[in-house]
Amino acid sequence: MPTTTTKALVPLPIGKGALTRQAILLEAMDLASVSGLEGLTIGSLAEATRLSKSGLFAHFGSKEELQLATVQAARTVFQEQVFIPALKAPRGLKRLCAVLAAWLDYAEREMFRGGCFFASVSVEFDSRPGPVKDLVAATMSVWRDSLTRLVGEAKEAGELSRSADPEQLAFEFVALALGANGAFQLHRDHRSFTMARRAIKERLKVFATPGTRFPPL
Amino acid sequence: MPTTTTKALVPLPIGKGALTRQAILLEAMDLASVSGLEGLTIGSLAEATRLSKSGLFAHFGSKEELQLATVQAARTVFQEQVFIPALKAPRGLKRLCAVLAAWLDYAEREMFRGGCFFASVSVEFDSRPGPVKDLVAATMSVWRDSLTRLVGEAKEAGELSRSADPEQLAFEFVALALGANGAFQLHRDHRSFTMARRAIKERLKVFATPGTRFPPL
DNA sequence: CCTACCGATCGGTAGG
DNA sequence: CCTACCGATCGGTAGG
Repeated sequence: MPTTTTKALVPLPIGKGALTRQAILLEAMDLASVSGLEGLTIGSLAEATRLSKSGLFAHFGSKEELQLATVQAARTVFQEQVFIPALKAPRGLKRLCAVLAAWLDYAEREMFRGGCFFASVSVEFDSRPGPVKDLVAATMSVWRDSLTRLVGEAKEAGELSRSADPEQLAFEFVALALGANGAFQLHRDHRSFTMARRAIKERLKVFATPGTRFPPL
Repeated sequence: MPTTTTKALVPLPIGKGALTRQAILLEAMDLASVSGLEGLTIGSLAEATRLSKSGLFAHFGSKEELQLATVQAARTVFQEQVFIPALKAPRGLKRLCAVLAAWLDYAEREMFRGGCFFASVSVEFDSRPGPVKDLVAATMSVWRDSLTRLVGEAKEAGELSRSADPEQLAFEFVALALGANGAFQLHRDHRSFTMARRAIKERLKVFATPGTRFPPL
């Protein structure tokens, strides 16, 4: 179960037609999480925001620019909801677990109607070369590298054994988080998240040094 | 690295315009693995098979029927390439590992241009209710249930400890296989598969009973 | 930010 | 399996 229930991170100042770019992008992220960034058409987004097609279009200039702006916006949302809050936890295993817990909560909370934005979009664009794929791939790399670094810091703190491989564990944690999100979206079974949490916990326990206390997940 | 390199499972009898339904579906699976089942348009498939749009259309009757037929065809391909060959291995841990190895090899071999068909399509349709999603979800369930059963058989054979949870491990293995496929498609880094194999091995070793010999992965 | 419009392509049909 | 066609929607533009 999610430990937080925050949903609106933007106050949504919809002043009768005077839509801010942020509000448009919030709608764009929601639509794209369901229909993908290709299925996110100018027409559907215009209808959802109650702008004219060309009025909406003028904000971005091309569909690709709209896609890039949407990915950037989703990147900011994820960063704010998952990484920033977890940085309050002290460096080491506690911070690593805080990020992993926030990640799983974020996915389970269904910030967007189609679940995790990047789970959908990274698969949609993995075979479509271009600027959008490049931005998505770079974003996924940044997050995996962050996890790698957090595992390394838990090693430096002496909480994880020197035999723990940060890259290996980061790969596994990303796979488990995405796997939980995917299975949940497909089957609507919350046990997916329970199983991902358990897998991560058991995996970390293999490398935990004697006497290390375990933060909740 | 893949242990097999079989690619053509159908002899492709393209007799100048006299395309068989199988050859059409092979092309459909390939296109869908790249552009998704929505991006698989009647026009693009007609062009790829060098049929007229309406000639192609007549084979299926509607786009949804084309999508369903394509999913069914991909299901058969996966079953033939992953599960059937692995059934030659003796029941127990050997058979479980044979299936997992075949699964990862299948993804790494890139049977279709966009990689694993179901990795793409299961994410594409997880938020689109309807017959196509239902078929995709049922297919993924069947395979996960098969893995669950194979873990159970390895327990019955005394090769895995009674503390091993078949559902839990099946969830993890599916997540790792899909995660490896996704990371490979996004970054074209074969180490994704190395890491998935290592994760599965280490996870199985936790539950292996003393004296159990490990099949290669 | 709007109305009005463009050529191309979408899924699908008529008729053979 | 084809040609010829349908209304709807696509991304995008002109002009204001």
